[in-house]
Amino acid sequence: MARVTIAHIAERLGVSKASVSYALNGQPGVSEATRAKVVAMAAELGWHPSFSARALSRSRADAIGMVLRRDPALLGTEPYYMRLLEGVEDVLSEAGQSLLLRMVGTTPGRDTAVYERWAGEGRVDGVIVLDRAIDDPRPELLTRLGLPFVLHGVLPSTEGTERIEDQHRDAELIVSHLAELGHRRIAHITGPLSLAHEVDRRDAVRQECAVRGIEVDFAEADYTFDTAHTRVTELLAAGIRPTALVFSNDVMAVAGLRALADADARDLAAVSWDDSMLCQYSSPTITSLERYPDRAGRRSAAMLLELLDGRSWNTAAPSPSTLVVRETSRPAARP
Amino acid sequence: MARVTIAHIAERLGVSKASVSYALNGQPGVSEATRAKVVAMAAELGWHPSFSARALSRSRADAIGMVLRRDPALLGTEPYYMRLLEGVEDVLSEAGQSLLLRMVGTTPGRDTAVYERWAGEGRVDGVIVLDRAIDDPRPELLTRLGLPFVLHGVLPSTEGTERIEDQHRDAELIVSHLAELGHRRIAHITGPLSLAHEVDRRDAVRQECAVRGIEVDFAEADYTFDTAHTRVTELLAAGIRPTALVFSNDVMAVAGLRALADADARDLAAVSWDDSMLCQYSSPTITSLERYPDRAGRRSAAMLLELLDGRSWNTAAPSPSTLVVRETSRPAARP
DNA sequence: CTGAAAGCGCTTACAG
DNA sequence: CTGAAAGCGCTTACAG
Repeated sequence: MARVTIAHIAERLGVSKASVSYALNGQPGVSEATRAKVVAMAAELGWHPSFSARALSRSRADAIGMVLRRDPALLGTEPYYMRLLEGVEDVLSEAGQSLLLRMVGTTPGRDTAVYERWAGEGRVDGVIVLDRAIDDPRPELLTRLGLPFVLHGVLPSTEGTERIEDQHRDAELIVSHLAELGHRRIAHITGPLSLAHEVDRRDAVRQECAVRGIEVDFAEADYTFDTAHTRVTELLAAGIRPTALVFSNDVMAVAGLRALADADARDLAAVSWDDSMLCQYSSPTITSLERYPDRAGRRSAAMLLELLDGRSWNTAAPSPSTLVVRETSRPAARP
Repeated sequence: MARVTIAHIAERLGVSKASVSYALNGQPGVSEATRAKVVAMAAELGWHPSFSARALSRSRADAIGMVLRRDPALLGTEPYYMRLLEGVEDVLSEAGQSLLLRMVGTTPGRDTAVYERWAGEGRVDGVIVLDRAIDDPRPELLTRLGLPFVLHGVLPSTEGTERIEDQHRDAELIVSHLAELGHRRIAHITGPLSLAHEVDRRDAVRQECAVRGIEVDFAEADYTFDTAHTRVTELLAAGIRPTALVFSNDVMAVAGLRALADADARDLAAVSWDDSMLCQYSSPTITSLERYPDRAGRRSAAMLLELLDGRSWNTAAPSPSTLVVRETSRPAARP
């Protein structure tokens, strides 16, 4: 089956290719009669615009890229990413854009090479950057490459300073919940503090605790079961006795609860910053934050498309998270 | 930054664009001296081939597509897909190919539209088809569209008949394990029997049980917690008393165990056909099949690339699954 | 080995 | 409103 082109349509109709192009793209410059004939003929012949020809002549790939650079093994366990992709994809497909996905693992520099190549080849029109790090080199790199980008989870503020969204409101949800349960001393097992949002979470938790006169300790882990288990065990061994624990993801929450059980300290409360099946079906079930990653993905995709179209920011505010209260929402033990 | 093109390189070097093209593509037709100069200049100028120009002139998109059509909510909970994508992506990126991802949910026909568009626009060179259904219309559609494809998990046999891989070997792993534990009557909670691999699993389990004189019942669910819980509850209510249960995914295994606990029948054995964090961290921990979805993804991607290059099938046999024995590997209760 | 030229299938000023 | 033409940046026969 030879490809159907606008040349075929033009020939069959006895008009020029230009007219066909204008007609098919809804541009002015053709009579309505011609347009109708062209559209009908295109449908009849089953014409689709050649993606590469259009990309070449318009210098637009109609595709946006995402580079996931977490450990592949962890990616599979975090529903966050798949849900995020779902939201992104939803917006893109509605806009006729494609999603290019690359997974590069954690080796430093591999994502840089991908961006350079994408920019050089004109393969994508823009990218969504995930998991922003402290002193993240990517914004500068992408700016230098001339590749438009959106930092996922970062709300461009009117003052020109960036602000990670949500973390403060989320911290308030969690800390106030624990405060209501009577907790006066808590600990937060964070993810890697090289990630900007983990630093923001820690700072927000600290602030919310300060407001309420709650004591708080922090321990840094790396989202894996083992590190979280170790951190919690260390906390207890050091004689630090919080009555509630906050975990930056679900796997660490499960690990922490295991560590507590191992130390016969099952009466502590626990909250996970990420909701998942794990929180829902573990035993005990774990109170957690539903952050609606799909909506966040929709937002980032929409922001990027607006940026590419040169339109002004018109994106709705992020959806507030919801705290899903489960069995680990235990009251503070009376001393 | 204006794009660097082969025209620039040709001009700077005082050679023709053709020579530059040959040199850069490793084609014969240039002297080594010229080639070296061209390559050096390309590197100096930071040249990258324009993806769209190359695609247009070669009629190749250098991209392959995947349409995920499960329920988005379920996608997030099944690490299987992310791990699969990881394997696919790994092979593709090594071959300089891009991965286009679309998630269409379960609405019938939406995937068809995507394939038609991809084929019409020349956006992808081929696709990997997942979750093959009984009487799946996609192979015929893709053939009609002239879009090369690989059916994920299907091994093209030499006899020309397709054969879903693994299911038989996997069934044997599971059933023999249960037989060794002394089970003589089991039940298998399957996923939707509209999916080819679920039918294959059921048939394989039936056969393996027959060989060993084990009685087996089947109940169809849809991979969700609720249906699996209902099916198990119904089984028990009907007076059917297997001593071991097989579940076609991890969520259903968790649900089944819950149903057993609700009915005070905790002593049954259970095996999940999919491994995941859920099996690892639920209580009790669940014996499950590690199927190495990343390797399966690598295989499908490699097969598709071979198909696109017109090379012969050269793909290694699929990796055998491993049974991860955990707490639900209980012996049959003595009557 | 090298260069001039046509072609991939569109878009888009530019004249009529 | 319509048509002839150039251009996007490559690849690839085709002559020299």
